[in-house]
Amino acid sequence: MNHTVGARQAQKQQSRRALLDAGLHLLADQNLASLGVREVTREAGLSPAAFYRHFPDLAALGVALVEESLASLHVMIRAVLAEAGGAEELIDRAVDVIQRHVRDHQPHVRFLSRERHGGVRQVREAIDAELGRFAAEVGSALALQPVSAGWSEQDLRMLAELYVDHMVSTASAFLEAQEADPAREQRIAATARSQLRLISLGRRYWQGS
Amino acid sequence: MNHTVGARQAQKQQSRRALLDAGLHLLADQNLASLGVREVTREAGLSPAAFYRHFPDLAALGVALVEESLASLHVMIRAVLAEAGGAEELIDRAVDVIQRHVRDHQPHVRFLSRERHGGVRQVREAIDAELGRFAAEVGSALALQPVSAGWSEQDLRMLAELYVDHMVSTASAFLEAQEADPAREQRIAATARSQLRLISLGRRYWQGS
DNA sequence: AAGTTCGGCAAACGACTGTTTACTGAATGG
DNA sequence: CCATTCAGTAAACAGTCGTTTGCCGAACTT
Repeated sequence: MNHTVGARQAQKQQSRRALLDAGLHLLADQNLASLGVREVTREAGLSPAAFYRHFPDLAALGVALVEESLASLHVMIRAVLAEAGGAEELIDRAVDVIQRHVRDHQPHVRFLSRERHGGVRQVREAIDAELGRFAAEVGSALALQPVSAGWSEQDLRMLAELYVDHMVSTASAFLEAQEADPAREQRIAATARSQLRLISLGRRYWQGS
Repeated sequence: MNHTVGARQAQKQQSRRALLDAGLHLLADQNLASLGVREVTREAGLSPAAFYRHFPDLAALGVALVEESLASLHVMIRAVLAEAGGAEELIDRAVDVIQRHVRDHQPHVRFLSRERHGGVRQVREAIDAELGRFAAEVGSALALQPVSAGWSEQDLRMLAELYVDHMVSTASAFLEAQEADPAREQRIAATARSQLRLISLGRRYWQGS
């Protein structure tokens, strides 16, 4: 890591940030595949050619945004998993953290949600790989809980994927609710909590596959 | 409904079909938002101007594709819900139907998966509205099952949404597996079955929210 | 048989695209 | 203080784009 910043590097990174922010802002109602270099530089207040001082492609800018977005997501997940306590409190806390995360990082979350199945292979794969790592992390955390005594590796992975998929669905629902009707957020949160309770109920009586 | 077809209408609908097919084909590795009128007409073997005889927008073509895609999806869902029998057989049959549906309608499913959170509002809303209707339909079917005795309306809806979200996630997973590594399909199917079993276990012990 | 409808075409419009080029000028380092 | 580095610029390249226009000719109507 290079933390030494001359005024030189500082200004460059400022421009890079401007490009990322411009891209993120434009991707609010647009796909990465339909984004244009000129469009981004115009929004960032730079000349078109300046873009190529920072990224070779728009796909590269997309991958950079993925890394950024997933960094904060990772922090969020660890925050949930680090919590100890009964299943009920853990569920409440998890849904709460997701809701707040979507609120605080709306552009990043929307970007991830939109490009997860989007048209740019490189970005799609980066997102999926990282979600897979999340599932693995969740699986490890689940293994430590007393409820998981006697669970096979596969079953833990299966449950972890169910949780991650549910988290993704819930985050998307929060996103749409926030754009359309903010009052619906509470209904979504309540539904998500019930679904998690139902899952943890099934988990308690699970006998192995 | 107008079923009378002169040679006139027949040729027009043939061109319309060519446009839809061309669009669907191009959307295999591209977003609707990044699709072009000229691109579609070129692929369909028509002149650019011909497009406007059938659709005012590319968004309109997208909506038409949504309706088409969801028609077959609806058939699939009804097929699953119509099945009677124990929970185990129902689960096996459901996963099987999803897997076959993704195989047989790959372009449509990929289109839905890609545009569900895509950049074209009109299309996004059309998909979400229809998925909501699916959830309602699933909820009604669940209410008829003996296991759901004493369930509140909200809890049924909650469970129905969990099932629909799970179906969507599973379909997406099948899609990616098919494009990358066909052998992984069986692992996905096994995971989906386990997850559904876990859910129906939680369902059996549910006490209300 | 004559008249009308209308799906499809070629051509043209201006606007916008990605990318390369040669250049400028301030920060950098000896 | 002078040489070098290099982020950013303006201009030009050859395309592609969406959309409109006027027209053709085959299918309909009467």
